[in-house]
Amino acid sequence: MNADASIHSSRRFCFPTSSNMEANITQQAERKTLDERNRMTELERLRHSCAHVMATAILRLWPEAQFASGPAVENGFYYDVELPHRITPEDFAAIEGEMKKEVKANHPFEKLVVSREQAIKDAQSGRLGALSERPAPSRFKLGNLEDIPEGEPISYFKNGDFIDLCAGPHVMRTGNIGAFKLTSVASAYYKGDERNPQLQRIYGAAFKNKTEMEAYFAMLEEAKRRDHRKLGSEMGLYTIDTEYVGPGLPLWLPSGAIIAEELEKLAKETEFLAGYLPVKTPHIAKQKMYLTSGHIPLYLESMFPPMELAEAGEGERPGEPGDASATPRAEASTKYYLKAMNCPHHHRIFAAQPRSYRDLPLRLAEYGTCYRYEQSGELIGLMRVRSLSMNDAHIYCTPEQFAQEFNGVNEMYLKYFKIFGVEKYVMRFSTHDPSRLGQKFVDEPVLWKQTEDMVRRVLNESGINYIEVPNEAAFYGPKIDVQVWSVIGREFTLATNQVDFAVPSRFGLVYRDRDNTDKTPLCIHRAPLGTHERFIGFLIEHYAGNFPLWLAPQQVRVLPVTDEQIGYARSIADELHSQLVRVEVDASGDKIRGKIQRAELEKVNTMLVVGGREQQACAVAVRIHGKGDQGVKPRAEAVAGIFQAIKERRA
RNA sequence: GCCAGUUUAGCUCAGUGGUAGAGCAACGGUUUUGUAAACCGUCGGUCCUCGGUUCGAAUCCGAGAACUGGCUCCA
Repeated sequence: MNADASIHSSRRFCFPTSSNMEANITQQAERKTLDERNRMTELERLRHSCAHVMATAILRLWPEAQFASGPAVENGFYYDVELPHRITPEDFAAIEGEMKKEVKANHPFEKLVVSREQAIKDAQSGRLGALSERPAPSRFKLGNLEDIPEGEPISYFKNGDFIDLCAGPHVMRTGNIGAFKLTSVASAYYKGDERNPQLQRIYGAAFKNKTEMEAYFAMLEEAKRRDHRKLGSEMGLYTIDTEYVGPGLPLWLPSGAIIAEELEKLAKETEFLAGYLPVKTPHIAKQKMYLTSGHIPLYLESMFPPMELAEAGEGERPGEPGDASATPRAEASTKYYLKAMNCPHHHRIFAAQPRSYRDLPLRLAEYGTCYRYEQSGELIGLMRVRSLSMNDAHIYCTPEQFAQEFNGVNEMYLKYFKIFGVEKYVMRFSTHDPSRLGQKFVDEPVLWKQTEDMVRRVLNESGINYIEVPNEAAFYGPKIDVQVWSVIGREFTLATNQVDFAVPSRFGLVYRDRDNTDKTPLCIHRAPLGTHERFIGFLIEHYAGNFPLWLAPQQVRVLPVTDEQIGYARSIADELHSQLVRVEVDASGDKIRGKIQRAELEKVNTMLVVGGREQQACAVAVRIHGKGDQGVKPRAEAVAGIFQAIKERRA
């Protein structure tokens, strides 16, 4: 406490309590409200406090560090820092060493409320996010100050020499931080805007005590073990051939294709029962399609560049209806685009015949492959790819039918979740941002409001648990994404249910209503199983590769104890195979223990061990993957049980 | 696309300037076996790619690619 003594002298410090959390200072692009800050749990306070301690430590090592924001996040915290030195994991030990000193010093977190003028003055003297005054101003803190509305209190928090612009809340003392560990360094844009400078984001884990932290790291290890990229390769489900096919373009190997086909069977049965009509469409379409739909320009950056065909008389004519951005073209040529979505093709199917109100709702379903040019850094195994096999459908309906259709889709989600044992999920209702109309969202402010109100009403009336997230809608309308968690707590956005009030009218789609006038249908885009790629990626991690019988690439393997039983084993396998069961016989020279070991490692769902005793008794010894020996059963009973479990898609 | 890190046999990984290694897998043989690995042998590498430094590069330097963790974006 030297250079900052002047700051202390004129103001009052106090300890934060839940009742005096009046300040509301953001350190993030998304400002926490006062209410949200008050609701911060003890653990979140601890994590946020740990971010301050890390900043303190980094400043001891590099006093010129400029800090931006350092919130609590799931499992820990981060702090964004600008520093000429590139922090690497090799620096973590040194930083953690300084952090330990600060924790051991057990400094109180003292709160100080200041005037805006004082805060600006301190930021300009480099004192904020610092141990002392510095030659360079605390530039990011100055930026953060600008985000604090007039009239809101401005406060500092101080631990030891470290003073930070911060609304808190914090734990009482640095010594209250139980256990922490720095985990990774990444980059992030200041305030999340890619036009702003890139900062180094140092992540750490923080917990009440060492036991909880160790449990967290054990969970991470488990997550690593279940990683779909690891299991997908070990189990031969898919491969990504970046050299000949391309990044983000997975090849389904036979075992993975089996899972995809089983999912398709499930979807097609479900959709048949729900009154959907399957359709099939090509993977490409002319530029006119996407000018009309609005994909050009609103979605252009996510599309693969076009193929251009020199074809006399086939040129696009700019200035046609719905043409927002076509550039004049002198030569006659046609551009074709790979489809990023199926909806335009389905709209053309709707347009292919005159439609009556009696035809509605019309539900067109397709397992169509779409192609999206995701940026290279965004690709992740099967979770984020450039070729997407979508469980897609478009429901054309009247506004009166909307609520029922929308609920029907939601119920379909729940049916699937039950089959897959998904217990934790949340519906994210994504709305538009009025300031980005015409850029990210179609410029139809009235229709946005109407459809968003409609969806909100349906959600409220159906009593579904949902959260509302602004600025994440599709370009053509509000949407609901279903977010699920795998058993290890990893989060996935799988299914989607979107309202489209814009594109049908751009295509001039109409139905003839009762009153003999033409009306534009509403369109619901829905994909309850999302894409094969992401859904199977999720299932791999959800089941840790231990698929239920109906999904398992290798359902049954018959293991003869000696070569004497190979004939008997084959007869069982033949019986199962004739009933479409995926079965094989292990006729290798291994001992039975070896055959079992291999079958277990390969995650074969059901093993039928047959030795002399079983053959004599016309029986089989059943063993289930991961569950061990289930005992001897008569052959007919075991076979019937397998058929039944597959038919019921038993978990 | 941006920031950082990584890339050695099919897989997991050793190898810090001097002849490229291990285990598992694969293949061949022997073994005829009772609920998570019998034994012996063989094969297998453009050390990601291209360029540079050096008498000599998996190793040092530069560029590129792919992947990983984040950011932005998204099913």
